[in-house]
Amino acid sequence: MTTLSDTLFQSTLGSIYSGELPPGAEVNEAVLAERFGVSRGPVREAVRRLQGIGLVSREPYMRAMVVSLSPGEVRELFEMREALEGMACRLAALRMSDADLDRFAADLESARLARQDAGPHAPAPSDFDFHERIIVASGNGRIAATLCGDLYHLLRVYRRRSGAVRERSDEAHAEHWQILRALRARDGELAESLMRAHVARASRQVTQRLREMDGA
Amino acid sequence: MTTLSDTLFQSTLGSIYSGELPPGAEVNEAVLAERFGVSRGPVREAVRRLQGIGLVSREPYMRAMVVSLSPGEVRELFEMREALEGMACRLAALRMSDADLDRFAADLESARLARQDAGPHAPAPSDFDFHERIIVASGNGRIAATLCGDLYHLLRVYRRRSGAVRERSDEAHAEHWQILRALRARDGELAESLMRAHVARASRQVTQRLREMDGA
DNA sequence: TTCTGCCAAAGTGTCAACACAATGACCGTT
DNA sequence: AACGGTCATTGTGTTGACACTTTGGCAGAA
Repeated sequence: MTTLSDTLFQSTLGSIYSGELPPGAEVNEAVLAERFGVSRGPVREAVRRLQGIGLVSREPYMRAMVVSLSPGEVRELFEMREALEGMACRLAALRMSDADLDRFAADLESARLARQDAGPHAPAPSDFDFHERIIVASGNGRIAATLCGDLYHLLRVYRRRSGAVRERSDEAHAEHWQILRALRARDGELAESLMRAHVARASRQVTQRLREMDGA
Repeated sequence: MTTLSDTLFQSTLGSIYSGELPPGAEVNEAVLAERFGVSRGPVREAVRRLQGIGLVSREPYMRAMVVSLSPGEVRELFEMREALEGMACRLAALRMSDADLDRFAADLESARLARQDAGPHAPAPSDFDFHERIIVASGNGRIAATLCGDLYHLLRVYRRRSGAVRERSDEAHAEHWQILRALRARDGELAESLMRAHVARASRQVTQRLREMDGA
């Protein structure tokens, strides 16, 4: 069973992702209610949920707005991701089965081949799949929910904004294999370090892009 | 300005902390609404916020319940806290000013003296103060909000439940000084390791207590 | 006795209207 | 012309009623 507020939550999330509601845009309950042909009640709940995951900021009696992250806040986001995804990687090294790791390796290689065939302009779902696989395999549902939920939502908006997605795909792939080797060696310490470095590099790229955009 | 749903959120949080609403208890919108003399609307929002921070679980059309964490989920909580608080400690080592560190050391010592004077049965706010100070000093508002908000709320319920608060106060104090020394040495790496070990020890104590309680 | 299907009770989801706070324009004063 | 106060407008907070879903018990059949 899915309620109206669920639907509205998803739809509004989509509007934010697509840029239809860019950072800083006002979120008017009545407007949303009319657009979707429902009353304001479910809209309120959806907006509150968006506020809960940090995508919308709101004060009592003030208009709600799509959050507009400063470069510093983007940095904070990546620091948090670095900590959590590093820990997830360490846990995965201890908890993934050998069979899981073999399947993982096979999927990683076939994803690379598929991307190569499709050319450089195809959508690249494989990057997040790599991270998501490890996160889920960590066996820590709470970390997974945070990384794949709140943080992912926010980072997704700013990755799109900065266009910093494609660039590093070759280096990223090499780093992914390095991490995978650490997982297979059951070296949690190393796997954590590698993942943290990997995330930190992505962070540097995005923040640099944002600075350039600010300057331009 | 504070709205009704804000008030209800805080009050219900208090009811959960105090044990009046223990883990597993049903959260009935109409009952809460009548108790506080308001309509169901603000109650719904408050319950949704509690759901948002993970203190209440809810499915459409199902009664809401105060979450009842399994020992495994408590472990997950501590793993996440270890990762985040470790990172916060590393950042604090890089970002705290010398003056901050001096004040911090003085406060830590005076808190110990106060606790010694008050005897072993006085409330011990100093433990969390230590952690909170470092977390805030990390300069990462997002990590701070997570640790001092969501995670703290949940851990607080289970620390109370397990009664594992007082026990380690002497060891904990020694570990706190060790961490402080690392901060003053500006050794982020070491500070992070020490904090992670410190949290991990607390985790082991709480999970062991919970197991004992389960057995008894 | 046990199982199945139905029914009433309880509880949540949704709605439309009303109450209150904030914003911005208008007007009189200095 | 610039400043400060007043008021309509806009939008959020709150309410009570109605619609829908779930739940638990009851009656009847196997």
